[in-house]
This record gives sequence, C-alpha cells and structure tokens, in this order.
Amino acid sequence: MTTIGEDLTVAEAFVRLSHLVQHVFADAARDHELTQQQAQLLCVLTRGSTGMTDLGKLLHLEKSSLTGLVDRVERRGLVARARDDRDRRACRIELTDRGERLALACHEAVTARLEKLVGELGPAESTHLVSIVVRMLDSGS
Amino acid sequence: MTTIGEDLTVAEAFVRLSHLVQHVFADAARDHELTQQQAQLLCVLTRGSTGMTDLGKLLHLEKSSLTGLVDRVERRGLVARARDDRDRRACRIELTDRGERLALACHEAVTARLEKLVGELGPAESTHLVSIVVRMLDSGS
DNA sequence: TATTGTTATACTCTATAACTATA
DNA sequence: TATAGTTATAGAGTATAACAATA
Repeated sequence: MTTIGEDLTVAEAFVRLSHLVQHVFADAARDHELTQQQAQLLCVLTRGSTGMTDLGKLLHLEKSSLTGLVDRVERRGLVARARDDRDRRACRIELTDRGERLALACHEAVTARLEKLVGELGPAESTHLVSIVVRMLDSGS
Repeated sequence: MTTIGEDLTVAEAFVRLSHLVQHVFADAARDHELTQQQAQLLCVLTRGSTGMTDLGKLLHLEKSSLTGLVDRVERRGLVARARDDRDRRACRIELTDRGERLALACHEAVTARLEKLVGELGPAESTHLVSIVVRMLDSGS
C-alpha cells in the first residue's frame, strides 16, 4: 500500500517487522476462528504439553490470566487439563486432536504467508538471518 | 534462559523474533505506565497526526475499538482530538506535549534494548537486514 | 448514498490480591 | 513455608451492529 520512504534503523525495522508478523498471526488465527492469544497458546503446546507455570513463562502471562485463557480453549474442546501423577497440585495442559489440527493449520498458514513475504533468499542468506535471530533469542532471556 | 536447540526456518525465526519484540515493547510500555496498545498508538502518532480512519488502518483496529483506545489515552492527557477544518465529520488525533515525551521515551527504551540484543552488526550487514525487512513491509499490504 | 466517527453491547484478555491444596 | 493453580474483582482491549452528522 505505502512505500517505506524513510531510512530505518535495525531496531525500527524489527519493530515494524514484529507488527507485520503479529497481523499475519492475527489474521491466520481469525481464519481459524481463534483469537491471537488462543492460537499462540495452541502453537506453543505443539512443542509438548506442560504445566501452567511453565506455560505462563513461555507466554509471559500471570498464572491467573493463563487460567482464564486455558478455560476458554478448554471449553471449546481444543485442550484438556490432565492430572500430573508426580505432583497432585499441578496439571499438564494437552492439545486435543482437534486442537492439534487447528494449531498445525494455523502454524502453516502463518509460515506460508511469511515465506511468501520474505521472498527468495539464498540458503546462505537464510542461515545468516536465522543465526542473528537465534543469537537475539538466546541473549533475550 | 534456554538455548534454542532446534533448527528454525526463516518464518519460525521471525515469529519468535516478533514475540521477543512484543515483550520488549510491552515491558517498555509498562515502565512508562502504559499498556502496549497505548504505547503503540502514541508511537504511531509521532509520525504525524491523523484521523481515526487512517489510524485504524495503521493499527489494524476497527474504528469502534480505536474510539475506546483514544478515549482512554485522551482521558490521561496524552492525546487530544482536534477538529478537522476541511471535514466536519472528521477529527485529527494529536499528541500532547506529555504524550510526545512519553512516546519518545518509550521508543528509545525499545530501541536501546533491541540494539543491545542484536549486538554488533557491520554496516553492510545492517543495511542488508533492513532491506529484507523493508521489502517485506512493502509487499505486506 | 457513502463516509467519519461514536454508542451500545458482549466478549476476551490481563493483572492484583486472596484463597485452596499439596509439597 | 513455599509452590501450583484457581477464584474474585476490576479494568483494558476488541468486534459487530446500529446510529448521528456530514459529504
């Protein structure tokens, strides 16, 4: 729509990029009748089931906020709370089959859209770009 | 905290990066007693005052959602609605002095934190990285 | 008629504080 | 005492639909 007519710093470019990704994510979530937060929760769970505490850290949410979020997706049959045998206070949040299908579909939609936006990068270029991001992720807590 | 032990695609790297930026942004906003959405609104307004319709497109918000957001920051004295002389239906949203100071402070905090995370990139590397992002922004609506 | 913005309404999302149950 | 999770409460964020005023 509009051309970026300004010079951007790396930091500014990352902020703009982040907004773009958020919108891609939100659109994909919406296409699957999920909110962005619900889609994010499901996507994180594809990496494996975890307890509420770990999930809260991954999503940067207070435990009470997470309780509500999990309640809503559980009510929709996308996740289930399972008892943790080793600690009767805790529970593990697991994707249901339907939740997993939705998560994967959402993930693929986001990936496809982003790859289309990135366009054709050479393998060396891709590797380099990913390495920069990984370094940031490692140092950023 | 944890090392990314997986191979990431460019798309996945961008999604993770986006979450990192969002958290940096949210933390900076919080330090200035703003919500992330409020900080984002103020930052966009530093590029110039606009009407509600344009602002909604920039932030990807429905106009009614924006009305509420603007109401809340206006109530806090950070922006003001000014009449548009050329169209009596419309209004322009302007930063107040305090709003502008907050926006700049927030922007600087985010920039500083991100630049620290990116680390030292050569000028050619930076330019290249920014050019990839700009290309995405241009093609992404 | 179309557009700009607000209002009404109903959710979702989020944090803080207080709580229960288990470790 | 400390930790895992929930409940209660209050406010912020969001969308849809209906509306007013102006173009």
